[in-house]
Amino acid sequence: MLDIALIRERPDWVKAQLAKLFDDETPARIDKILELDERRRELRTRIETKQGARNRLNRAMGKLRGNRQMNDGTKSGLVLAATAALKRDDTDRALAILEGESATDAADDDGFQAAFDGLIAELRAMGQGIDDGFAEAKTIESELEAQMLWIPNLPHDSVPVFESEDENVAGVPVGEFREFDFEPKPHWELGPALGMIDFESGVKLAGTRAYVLRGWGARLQRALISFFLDSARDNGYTEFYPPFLVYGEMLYGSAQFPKFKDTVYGLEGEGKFMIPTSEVALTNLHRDEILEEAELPLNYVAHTSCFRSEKASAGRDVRGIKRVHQFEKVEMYKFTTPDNSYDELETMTRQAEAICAQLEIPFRRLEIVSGDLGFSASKKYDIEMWSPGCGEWLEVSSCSNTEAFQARRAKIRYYPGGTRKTQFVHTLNGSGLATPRVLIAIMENYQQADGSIVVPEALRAYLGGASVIDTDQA
RNA sequence: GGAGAGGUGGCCGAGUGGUUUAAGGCGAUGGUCUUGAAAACCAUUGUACGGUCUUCCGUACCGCAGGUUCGAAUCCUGUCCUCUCCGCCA
Repeated sequence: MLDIALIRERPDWVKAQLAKLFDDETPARIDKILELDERRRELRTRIETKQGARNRLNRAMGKLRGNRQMNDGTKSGLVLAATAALKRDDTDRALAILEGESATDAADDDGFQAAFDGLIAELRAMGQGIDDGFAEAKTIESELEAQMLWIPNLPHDSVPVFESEDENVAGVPVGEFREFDFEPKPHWELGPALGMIDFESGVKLAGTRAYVLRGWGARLQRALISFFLDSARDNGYTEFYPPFLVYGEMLYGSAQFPKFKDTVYGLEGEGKFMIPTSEVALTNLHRDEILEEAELPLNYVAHTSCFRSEKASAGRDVRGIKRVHQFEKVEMYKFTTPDNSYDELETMTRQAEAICAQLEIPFRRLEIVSGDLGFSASKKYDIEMWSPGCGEWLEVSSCSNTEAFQARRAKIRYYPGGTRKTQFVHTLNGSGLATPRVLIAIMENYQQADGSIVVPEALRAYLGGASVIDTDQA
């Protein structure tokens, strides 16, 4: 979520930033937000003043009623005078009387209860407009909130401004492209031949985009997950195992909701949803908390399954295991101070690249252009591995700095420099890495003419020392 | 699934309709003392929103949402969550 104050104070600048996203829906929302914000503030100022007066009057009346030093007659006199003042709409005078600045004529004791009843009637009348005002304010505020939740994050100045993902700036590929003396096969041929991937069973159990890993396939994936987690731990990340099924609020916190609600699986009745990425769980670990500055940055890592309906990409990448409903991902996550977040983004991206390098698979970094940033990132790098079988670059990691966008939604703050004023932290997320795709890259890069697959050095320790995957028993 | 208990500031915890404008403690911060530290003592110390954006004022917030009342942390209703015991199951 953006800072409402920023929108209020620099609406044209915000619109210019949003224009870089080539999203023609948001400018109208900004205008709507400005209007709602204006109405909200005008209304609140008005009713809060009135409410303040009512609160003071009520308090003063309560105090007066319980006053043991004063006799009933004197009290009645004050109350009658205050009531008269209120009838003339002279709130200040009524307050002055009740709060003891001036006494008036004593009435007789018999009038005590009647005097208070008269005042209460005045106060009741005074409350009429106030309740309606608060109700209206609440309506406006929830409308405002709903609009705010649809505004995407603003791009960082360093992000290249282009509309299409085709313009993403590709870095120089790292690693050696292997020379094949045979035609490299795609994983959807290699997998079934080696008994590693069973597409038929996947479809039988769960339909399109479902798959079963078998034998070496399942073991290789497990090895990769362990390898990824260990790498992250070596880099100082603390490992977590979070729930995969979380409350809907968490998805608002990490900004999948409301925009991408129809791409997430869940139990609407229970208000719980399957996470599309561990980022959802990790972000919300510190929801509603004020963190200690000294403990920042927090570096977390988690392996979870991820669930995505892929509604937006229906019909695309239906072959193989590149785009599936359920996959495994190891996610790095950082909570940082605003000052350090961009340095941390570089660090995190390099860490993801280092994993690719250790697997000895050619990879490249893409600097994502403004039009392809997605909803919550201010800046994003993708890392792609080369897949000689299907002949394409596969996105295996995506590293983003969301700045305060998620932190503001999830209310994750800290006190900067010992001050008393809270500030939102910055949050970063980056895959390190995602398995079905790395599995593809390994199979296709390490395949041999006879259809067997060489195990990358870095993974052998996780597979009992095995160096080759073939049709032998896994 | 059944029965019960409970949700109050960073933490613990008091508070059964108006002198509560959330006591007290812990922690934290500043100060006094000290060669330094500890201890002791003194002071300060919630969040959000708004206001001529000021260490000034106002409003809201005691799980959440409604309701009663002139006035609700306190009473009523609903709801969510946590804990304990029992039952069932891996």
